[in-house]
Amino acid sequence: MTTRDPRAPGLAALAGLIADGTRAACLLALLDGRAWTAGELARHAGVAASTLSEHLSRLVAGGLLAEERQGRHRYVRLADARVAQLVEDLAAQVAPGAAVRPRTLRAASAGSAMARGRTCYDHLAGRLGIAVTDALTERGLLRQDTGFALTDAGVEWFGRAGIALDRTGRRPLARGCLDWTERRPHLAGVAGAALCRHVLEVGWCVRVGSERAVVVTAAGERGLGALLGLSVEGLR
Amino acid sequence: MTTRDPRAPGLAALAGLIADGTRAACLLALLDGRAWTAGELARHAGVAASTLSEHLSRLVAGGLLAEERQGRHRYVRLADARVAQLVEDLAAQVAPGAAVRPRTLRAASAGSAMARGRTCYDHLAGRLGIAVTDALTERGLLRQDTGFALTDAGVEWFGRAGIALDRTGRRPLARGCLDWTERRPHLAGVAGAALCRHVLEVGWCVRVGSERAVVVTAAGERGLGALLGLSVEGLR
DNA sequence: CGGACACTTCGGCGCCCACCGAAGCGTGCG
DNA sequence: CGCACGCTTCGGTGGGCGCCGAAGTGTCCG
Repeated sequence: MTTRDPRAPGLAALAGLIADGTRAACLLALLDGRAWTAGELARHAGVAASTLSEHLSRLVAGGLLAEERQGRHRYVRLADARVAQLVEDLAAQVAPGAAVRPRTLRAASAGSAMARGRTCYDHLAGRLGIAVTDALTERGLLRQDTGFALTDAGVEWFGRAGIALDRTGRRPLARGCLDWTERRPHLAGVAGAALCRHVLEVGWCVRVGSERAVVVTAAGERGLGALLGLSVEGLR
Repeated sequence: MTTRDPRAPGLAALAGLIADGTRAACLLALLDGRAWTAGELARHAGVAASTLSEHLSRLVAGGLLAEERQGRHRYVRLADARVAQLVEDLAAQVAPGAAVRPRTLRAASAGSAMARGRTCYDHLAGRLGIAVTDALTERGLLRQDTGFALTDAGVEWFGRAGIALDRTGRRPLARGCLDWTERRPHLAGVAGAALCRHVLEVGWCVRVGSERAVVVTAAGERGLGALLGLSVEGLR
């Protein structure tokens, strides 16, 4: 032990939190941005409640999860957008072509709903997310060719659309998040989150089922068409 | 085990590769972008050669490292820029204020040389990296306020400076890399790598010692001043 | 107040893995 | 050719950790 980087133990500890199949499954599930109860996660992961309880304690202690106790329930969610980004990045690195074929009709239909549109932590992903990102790019509101940033016209566009962009925090206004099914970047960051929140608030998209799939409504088809010239062909 | 995400095992396996103090120390050391021999890394990490040999084999098998055998030496380096970015992101997440005070004068002087200027995988970091990034931003060549991307003027500037930007690959042209000592983003991606290679090639910067510290030369002071209006006050 | 329920704590089991030293290659040098 | 050197393979050891079920704590509801 001579000149070892002092960050090594911390780095190993952080990776160690993710380096377990059960904890990894929890983190991936929590990528939907919502809060889950300990029991839900235990059933999802297929382990005893006691086992999962210990996993959650470690993840919370490590700063990856935030918890909120309500009565006899323990709700957990990802601590913040940085953690979500980290898990997403790691997941994108692994298995660039991890196409897993669904076995049942129900799974196939849920899978295609997920492929059409879903949320990724707090922004839109799937074909819907790509379509929105592409539309923004084509209209000169977002540029991806020299990095990933909104243009001045893009910032204006958010203002005109009545979507507030909080520029006080440290989170970047725009960043690309690599899509799992489409393998192309879609809009994340403050702008991605604000856009996703907006379309859900005004009813242009609604969540379906208990999964993180979302679908475009009739109002959304009109609204997105008018705002972005977006055609939702193949998205409904 | 019911609806567990199929990516969970892969994610856990990837994190598991990093979730060991010795392997983490190797990855951090390799962030300098150069190839190390197995023996160098063993001494650096303070473990037996046999132990390190097994670690290297796992990291290579996991795709994090690339190896090259030369005679009786085994050289390893980070597999590509994506891996470097991943390790850097993880290290940035851990201990946002991991200020470790150097104990010896030699370490203090080496530390301050590192803080002045160093390479981070294949681009410039430290105060030098920040200064260059800031200069690019002030001159309207790079914008960080709405994301992180070169402007059209920025792309032109690289062309005029005779620094070729390879836009064929998948690597983004520009991206921000959070600096360890400065805690601010500096230019990474294709443009960051090209710029770093250029300043080393034309002798505007030189590496000092066997570490990854770099210093600006007299020619570099003139060149960077002319090209970016950069004053190297406090960088030499 | 008592029972159902969600979660936690505890003891115990078994596996995995980081580590070492010794022995075994293969390369390069004198 | 023989020795030095860098790396690898192999057996063995110890510690850490994921898992479970049983028992315990706290909450909600009738």
